[in-house]
Amino acid sequence: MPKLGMKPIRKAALVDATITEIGRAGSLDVTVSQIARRAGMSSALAHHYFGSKEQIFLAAMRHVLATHGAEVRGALSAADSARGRLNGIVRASFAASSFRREVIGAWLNFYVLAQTQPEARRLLRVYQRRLHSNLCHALRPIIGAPADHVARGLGAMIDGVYIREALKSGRPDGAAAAAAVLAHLERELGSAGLSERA
Amino acid sequence: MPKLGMKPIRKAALVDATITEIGRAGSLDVTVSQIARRAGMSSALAHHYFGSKEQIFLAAMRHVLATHGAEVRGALSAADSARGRLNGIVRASFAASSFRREVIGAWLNFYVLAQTQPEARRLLRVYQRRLHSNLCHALRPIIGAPADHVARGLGAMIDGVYIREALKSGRPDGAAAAAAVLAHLERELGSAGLSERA
DNA sequence: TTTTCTTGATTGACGAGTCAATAAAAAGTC
DNA sequence: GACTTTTTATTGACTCGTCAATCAAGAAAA
Repeated sequence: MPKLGMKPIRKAALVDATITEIGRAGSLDVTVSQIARRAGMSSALAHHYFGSKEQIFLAAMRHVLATHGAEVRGALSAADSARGRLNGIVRASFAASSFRREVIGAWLNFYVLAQTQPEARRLLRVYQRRLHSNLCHALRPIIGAPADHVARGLGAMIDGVYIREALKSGRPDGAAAAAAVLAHLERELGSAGLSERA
Repeated sequence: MPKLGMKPIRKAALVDATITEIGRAGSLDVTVSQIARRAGMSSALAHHYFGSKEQIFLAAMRHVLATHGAEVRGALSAADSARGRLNGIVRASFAASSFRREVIGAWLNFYVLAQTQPEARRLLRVYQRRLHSNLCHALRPIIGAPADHVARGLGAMIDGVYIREALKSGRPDGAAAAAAVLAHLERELGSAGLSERA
C-alpha cells in the first residue's frame, strides 16, 4: 500500500534514526540495517532514498547543524543588546534541542567524520565560521579590536564544554554549561562592563 | 631468526604504528593488518602480543596519555611560581610530542573510543582529573576559591583548542595555541595579577 | 626439548550495496 | 468507466568484499 510522497517522511525518519543510533553506539560504527530498523523500514529502502551510508551520515550532520543554526538565529533575533546577543549565542549552543545525549554523541562523531569526509569537513567549517562571526559581532561593540581573539577562545571553550559532556554520565545540564561559559566570559570582559543580566 | 626479548620492542612498534595509522585514517577504522604492516610485522604477530585489537587501541591510548603526563610533570618541576606552573601546564598540553597531526587525530578518536570502551573512558577521566587538579593547584594561590570554576573552563578551552586543531589544515602550531590559551587566562585573571612572563 | 618468535593460510561473521519482484497509486487512452 | 502504462514505494535474497581472530607449522635460541 504505497502512499505517495513518502520520500521526505522516510528521509526525515532516517535522519532522526541515524542521530539516535550514532549517539547510542557512540561511534559511526552503525549499520544501515540498524538505522533503517529504528526508522521502521528495510535497509534496502534506506539505500533507495539516500544512495549510500555516507549520504545518510551527511544528511544527519546537516540536520544537526541546521537545528543548531535555527536555535542561534532565534536567540539573536530576540536579543536587543550586545550582551544579550552573547547570552543568546551561548545559551543556544547548549539549548535542549542540541544538548541531548544522542546529539552530543553524534556531534563528536561528526567531528571524526570531518577528518576524512570533505563535505563533512566543509559543514563543520561552516559551523565554526558562523559561530565565530556571531561572537565577533556581539563582542566588538563591547571590547572593540580584541573581539577576534576573545571570540576564538570562547568558541573553543564552547566546543570543549560541549564535547566534554559526551564523557559525563548523568543528564546533560545545558543551563549549567551555558552559565559556566558565560561566567567565564563575564570574568574576561572584567572591569570593562557591568555584570548585567540579559 | 628469532631474537629474544622482542616482546617490548614489538609492542612499542605496534603502539607507535597504531597512533600513526589512526591519525592518518582519521578514524578508528584501521585494520590490525595495516597497523602490523606499518610496524613491520604480520597481523598474526600483533594478535600474538596484544590478544585483540581492543587491547592495541588501549595500549596506544595509554601511551599518548603517559607521554602527555610526562610532559606536564617535567614542566611543573621546572616551574617555581604559581604563574610559572600555569604556563607550564598549558605549554605542555601543546608540546611538540603531543601536538602533532597524527597524535591529535588519534586523541580525537580516543575520545570516541571512550564512549563505548569502559577502560578508555577511565583513562580519559584520569587525564581530565589530572589536568583539573594541576590547574586548580596552580590557580588557587592566585585567585583562591574561584580556582575550581576557572580551572574547569580552562580545561575545556584547552580541549577545545586541541580538538579544533584536528580540523585545521596546515602544520599545528603548538606555541600559538598555548599563547592563545594563556592570553585568555591572563585576561581572565585580569586586574588581579600583573602580566609577567614565565 | 622447551621456549620464544614468526607467518601464511584459513575460518567465520558481518555488512554495504544491488536486484528482481510485488504492490498500488496516478496518469493517460479510448 | 474500463483498459493500459508509468511512476513511486517497498522488501527479501543475494553478491562480494573485508577483517578479527585462530591455527598449524617452521625456525632458532636456551
